[in-house]
Amino acid sequence: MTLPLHERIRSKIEAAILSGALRPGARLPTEHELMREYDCARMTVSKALSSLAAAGLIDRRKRAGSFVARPKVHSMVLDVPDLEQEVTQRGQRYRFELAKRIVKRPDIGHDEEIQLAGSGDLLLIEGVHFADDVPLAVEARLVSLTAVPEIAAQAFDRSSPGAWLIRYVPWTEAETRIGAVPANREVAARLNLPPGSACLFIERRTWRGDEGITLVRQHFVGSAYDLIARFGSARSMAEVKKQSVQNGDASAQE
Amino acid sequence: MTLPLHERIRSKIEAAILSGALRPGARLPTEHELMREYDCARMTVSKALSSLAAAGLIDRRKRAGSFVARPKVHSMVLDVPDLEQEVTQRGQRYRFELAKRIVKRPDIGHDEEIQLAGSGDLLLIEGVHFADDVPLAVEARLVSLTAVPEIAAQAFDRSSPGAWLIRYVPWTEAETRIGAVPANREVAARLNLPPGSACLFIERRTWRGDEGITLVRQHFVGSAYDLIARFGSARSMAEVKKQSVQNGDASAQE
DNA sequence: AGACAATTAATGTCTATACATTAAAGCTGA
DNA sequence: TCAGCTTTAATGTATAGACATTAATTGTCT
Repeated sequence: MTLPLHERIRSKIEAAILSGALRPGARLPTEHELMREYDCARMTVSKALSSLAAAGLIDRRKRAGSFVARPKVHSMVLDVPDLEQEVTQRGQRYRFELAKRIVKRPDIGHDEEIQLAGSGDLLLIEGVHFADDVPLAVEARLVSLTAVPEIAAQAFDRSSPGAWLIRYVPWTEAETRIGAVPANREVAARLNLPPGSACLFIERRTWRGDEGITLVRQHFVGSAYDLIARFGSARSMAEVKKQSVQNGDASAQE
Repeated sequence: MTLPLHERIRSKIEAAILSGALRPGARLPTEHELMREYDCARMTVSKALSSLAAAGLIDRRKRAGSFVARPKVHSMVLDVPDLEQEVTQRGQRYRFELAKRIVKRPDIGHDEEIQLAGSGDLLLIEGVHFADDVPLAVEARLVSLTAVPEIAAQAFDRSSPGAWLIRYVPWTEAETRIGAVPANREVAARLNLPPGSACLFIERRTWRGDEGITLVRQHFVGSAYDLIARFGSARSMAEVKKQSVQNGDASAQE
């Protein structure tokens, strides 16, 4: 490659972080060590580190050094990160009720499953999120056991797989699809709604590099959940401040 | 302020861009001119400009200079920027049908209108977006005439106010609320749907600095519209690639 | 006039150095 | 012991200069 040196340094460290070789919280070499490693001036490594810090991948502390940042919920502009946290933060009691949890091979004919699984197996997790014992959303999730073998040891009989994944598996790409759909019989039954009720539907796939991690489909009770995102355009794009549960009379058109 | 010099330079230029004093396409001073203006070294102004470039606010071209970037749709992670463009891009014919267009004072009791209008008036625009003559969404929009007096001259009898605003009025903050609601009688009638059908509801407010620009509420036909956002976490957050019209059988839970 | 080459004005990268700032770590004394 | 001071190792900011790279401009030759 003929990339500028500071870019090469940056992407080497970035790769180490994203691959998991450098785990969240780990300390990375000091600028002086990096100068020696790459035989360059301090400004050059500083530029690389500044860029990583600006992207939120690392935290830098004077006298202490630079550390791999723990993945911050707020950096994910459209993720619906941690229902558990959102619900408890509002003073409600959160519960995840596991309905199904099986290891399966990807279905032939379901391209997205095959693409996600690669040559390995999938963990299928289905369940319902409750706030104060009122159902808030149903979730059906597939996790690649190739990408995340550790998840096999997790029970998820009370906490949700989403929260666990967010904490332990960094992703590099995500695609989110948002729509409004009527509740079918199964969803309606699980959410305790009349069939046909409007539900917010969210489907999200995440990858780490080329490797698929998870595919999740969630149906939220339309009258109880809004997704809210705030952001500033110019300053750091990562300023989403809130994603909140419960809407009021949002449907009123004026 | 005791901000570092490169930050002060950055924010001064940024303010000039966001306020409209420096318009898109305008050329800004060369690094040498800025060195003289701020009596500092070239690396310092370079740092400021690099930061602006990284944020997508300016484009830099060797030999030519640095220019204010034209606002890019893609840098807005959750904006639903230009329905017109999305529809035509899919090979369909787009039409905006204006239903109402009045100047009004903010209603007492509607806090959001008062907050938006400040001491001035509001332009209320209501209409329907069509793709190939099939209604896709209804929209009710308020625009602050204080912030955007130029909009009074626009007709919007065929093109939508959203497209116009995106092009001519840069914003600094946005808040988007997304939900799923049943169509009420009025919405159902305008969208040619049975009442109660699931609709994707989007409400967005945007500001430039402290000044409110617009508040828009849109109801999309649930069975015809999905919002899709892709992004990478680490690399530039601004990599949303698509927001697409039309869903298929997304409601199937597996 | 038009193709091509040379000039040059801008940004891009990098070095080497200096001093400022912060906070961890160690030290000292009541 | 522990509060408070001092040291010090790290990042943060800035300077001044060198050379590289790119592409707009200008000049030259046909």
